Amino acid sequence: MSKIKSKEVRQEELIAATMRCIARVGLSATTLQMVTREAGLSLGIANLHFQSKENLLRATLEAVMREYHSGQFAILEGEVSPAVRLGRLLDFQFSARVTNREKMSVWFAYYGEASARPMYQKICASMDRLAANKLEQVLAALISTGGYQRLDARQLATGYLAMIDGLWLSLLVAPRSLTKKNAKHIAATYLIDAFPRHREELLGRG
Amino acid sequence: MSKIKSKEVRQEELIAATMRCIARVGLSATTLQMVTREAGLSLGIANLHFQSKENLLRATLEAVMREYHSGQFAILEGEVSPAVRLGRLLDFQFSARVTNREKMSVWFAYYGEASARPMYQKICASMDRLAANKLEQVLAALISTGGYQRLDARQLATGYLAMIDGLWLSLLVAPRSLTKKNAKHIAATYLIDAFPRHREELLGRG
Amino acid sequence: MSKIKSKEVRQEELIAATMRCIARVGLSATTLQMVTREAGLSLGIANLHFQSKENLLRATLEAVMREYHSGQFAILEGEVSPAVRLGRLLDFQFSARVTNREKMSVWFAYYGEASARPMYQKICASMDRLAANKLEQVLAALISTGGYQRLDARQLATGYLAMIDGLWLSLLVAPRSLTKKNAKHIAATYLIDAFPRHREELLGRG
Amino acid sequence: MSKIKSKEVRQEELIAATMRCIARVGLSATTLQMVTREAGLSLGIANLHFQSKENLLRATLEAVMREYHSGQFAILEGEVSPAVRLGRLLDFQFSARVTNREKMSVWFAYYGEASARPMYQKICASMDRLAANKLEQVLAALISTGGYQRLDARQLATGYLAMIDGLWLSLLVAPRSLTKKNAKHIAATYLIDAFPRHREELLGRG
DNA sequence: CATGAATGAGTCTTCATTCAT
DNA sequence: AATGAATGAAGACTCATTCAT
Repeated sequence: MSKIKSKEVRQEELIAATMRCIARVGLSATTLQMVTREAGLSLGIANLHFQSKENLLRATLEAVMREYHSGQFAILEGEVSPAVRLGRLLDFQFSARVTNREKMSVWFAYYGEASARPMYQKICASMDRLAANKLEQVLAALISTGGYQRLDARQLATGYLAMIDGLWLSLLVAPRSLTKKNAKHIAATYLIDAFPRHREELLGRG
Repeated sequence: MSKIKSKEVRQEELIAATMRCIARVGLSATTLQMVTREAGLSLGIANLHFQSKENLLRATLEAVMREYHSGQFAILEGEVSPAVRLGRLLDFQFSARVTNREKMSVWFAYYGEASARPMYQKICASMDRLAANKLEQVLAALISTGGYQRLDARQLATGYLAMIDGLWLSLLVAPRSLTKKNAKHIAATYLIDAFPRHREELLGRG
Repeated sequence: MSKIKSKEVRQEELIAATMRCIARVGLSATTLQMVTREAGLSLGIANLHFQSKENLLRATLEAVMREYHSGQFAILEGEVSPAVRLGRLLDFQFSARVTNREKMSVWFAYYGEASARPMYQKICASMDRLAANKLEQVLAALISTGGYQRLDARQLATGYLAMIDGLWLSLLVAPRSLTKKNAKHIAATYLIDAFPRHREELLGRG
Repeated sequence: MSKIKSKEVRQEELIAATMRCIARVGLSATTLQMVTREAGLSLGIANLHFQSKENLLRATLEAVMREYHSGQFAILEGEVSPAVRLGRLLDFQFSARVTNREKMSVWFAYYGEASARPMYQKICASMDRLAANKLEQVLAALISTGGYQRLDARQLATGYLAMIDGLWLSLLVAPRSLTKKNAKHIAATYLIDAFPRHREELLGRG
């Protein structure tokens, strides 16, 4: 039927199919039959490669988190100035690649189950912490180099990330009440209010 | 076994039990057996009063949303000044009554499934919109009476509510990284930065 | 709610409701809830008067059988000549009172279950035998008084009753392929072929 | 446990088991547990092959009807004379293969539910009509070639098939009151009375 | 490695029966 | 005598997992 492929390729195919299923029908309604059919593979292959459904779901969560956070990291560790990096983060966070129904569905599907599943909570929490730390460093750099000493980098990072999460949730649950552009503007305003002298760089016009 | 009670009482008991189960094991792992046992009732009673599990879950979502939003409404429609109302909203949103593991678990469990279940999405979106509108009115009042004309009430409301959601999510998923006090401070800062001349009222010291 | 009535009246109401339910949804889909609602009574009353559902169904079967066979008996024991009695039996068997969807549905619903339920089989068999015996007597009278000595009353009775059952089944299952009038004509022909000299009486024109 | 077999074989095994269960306990008391246990298979296999119990029951009805009617067709389309074909039909209809408790139980179990289940009614009615048409053709041939012009092929076919159904019902419900031999004799008499000059052929002695 | 038929524990749902009112 | 809320056994159906091919 389908050619024999390397372990890694098969696993990625299954993870991608899992994401599409979760986005389409939700985490709780996603079955292995559905996932393997979506991947164009046989029913037994999921257990062959992941031993259990739970393992596949965990791997999918890790992949989703890693994909997002690796993009975020690449930007925050860029060679340009902190303010420009923040502006690019904003672009990234509201780009079509990140802010689409599928990605956000998967994202919140896992968060919704996280409180009852220690494993999910652990993965989400640990990855989020890394991201928050990195953002905090960039904010701290901007604070010290830009003369915003009265600001608290940690709180700013926490508040900013919380707002991003909240805006995504709104975009997902009530897409008619909020446009992506508007959401981005609101997040941008939060940063600009904090760093008014870097307005142009934050807006990507620097 | 258990005495006969009125329909309303039984339904409330079942909804309360459902909330506890969702908080404990998650929405997808919540079974009718579990719910009815938690309520100290027989297995068949859930279908007797709600016809189907889906109905019970919907009723539970509505109850959760209604409980929160009615508290929010009572505050936002209070007799005191807009700024004081906002301060009290803040208190409410980070009170033990609202910001506890159980309530937040239920909250995000439903949001996590909402994208795949039109019914949930509809309930969440409609209730959230009402809350956002009310908040917007209060913000507009403060803007006009307080001389903050350059601010946009709608965007402020959206940004504020998004941040609250995001902070709750952080409190739920990574309680060790963020204290309630800290979360409240971050949200308060968002409002104070917008309405600096009403700092004391927003902090409840007016 | 509903007035207290004598035991007999209640039982008859319940039996009548049971018949309507069986005709509408079939024997296997008939529930006590449905029956009692159809009777405009409370759920518990069926068990109060009949102790169990099985009892109610048995009583209903007996009532159905009795109603039909009592009509048949009255005709077969009439004061008129045997041939006229047979003609009247024919009229009765294809009258609207007997040959209607409801009655026939109930009739065959029980026969369908009879082979697996000794109780039903017993009731049907015993009542049918009584009817067959009575019919046989009338046929025997006609045979001896009419000069048809080569005929066998028992076989004629069995054949005739079998044909009636078969025609009813056709009328029930394929009403479009067979009209009542046609069915009656076929049954009449069977008798007339046996007793050609009593044609007019059998046709009710004697 | 049990070896893997082709879809067709499994489906036939399940249908055969269903027939045995219906014959033993009736249609309404037949459960999937019972059927699969009877087939020596696991509980889940019924839904695996038939998707639902309803589908399995429908397939069983179709199989029962097809088996009987294909036998009937083979005889009625035979190469021998019409009268001989009729005689063989009679043999077939009262052969052990057809007139046994199991087959007849299943037969009438479905007819008993047919009035309330459009699906059953449709299957029974359509197959029965085909059989009736075929029989009518053979009778018409005998009428025209045998010089019985005063007879009506259609009415004869309807009457004959009705009598067969009725005799089967008697054999099923009251086996002590009627022997197979007797029943067959009654049906044969019906045909012989119609076609007296073909007596020997109808009796299979031609 | 890969397949998909087979399994059976677990779930929702129905409904006869009970019993407090 | 009558009611209908409550019970829980039993049924249909789902689906993760196993394993013969």
